[in-house]
Amino acid sequence: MAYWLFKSEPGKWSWNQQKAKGEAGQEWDGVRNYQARNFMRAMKTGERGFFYHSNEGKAVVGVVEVAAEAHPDSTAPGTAWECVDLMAVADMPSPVTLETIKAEPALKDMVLVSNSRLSVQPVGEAEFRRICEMGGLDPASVMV
DNA sequence: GCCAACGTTGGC
DNA sequence: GCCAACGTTGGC
Repeated sequence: MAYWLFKSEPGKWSWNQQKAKGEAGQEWDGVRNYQARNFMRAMKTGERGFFYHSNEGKAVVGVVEVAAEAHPDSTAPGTAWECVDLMAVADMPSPVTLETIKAEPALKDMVLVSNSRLSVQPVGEAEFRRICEMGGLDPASVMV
C-alpha cells in the first residue's frame, strides 16, 4: 500500500471544498505533468494521501483516499492526460506546515522538500506516519 | 511581487 | 538530439 501527497492552491480548490464533496469524490483534474500523471496511474483504490495547501497556508491539512483509479481527465483534449478521483477522509487536527516539515530531520528526504514543484508525489510510509503524529492525528486511524 | 527551479517547446 | 528560450509553479 503506497502513500501520496496532492497539492492544491486553496484559491483554486481548497480542503473545505474537497470535504464538501463527501464520498462522491472529486476528479483530480488539470494535472499536466508526466511525472505526476505516472504517479496517478500507479495509484490503487483505497490508498491514502495527504491534501496539501500550496502558496497559501503551505501545510498538510487533511487525508484523502483514492476513490477511483486513473481515467482520462475530462478537462483535457484527448486521452493523454489522466487523473484519479479523491475523497476526504480526515482532517489534520493541527495542520503540519512546510516549515515544520523542513525542520524535522526524519522528513528531509521528502519530495515536498527536494522538488517543491511536483504537484502529485509519493510519500514514504514512515514519513506519512510521522506527519500524522505531528498533526495530532492517530496514524492507525488513517493508515491502511 | 520576485525569482529560482523545473519542464516543455521549437529552431537548428 | 541538443539546447536556448519561454512559461509555470510555488516558496519566500
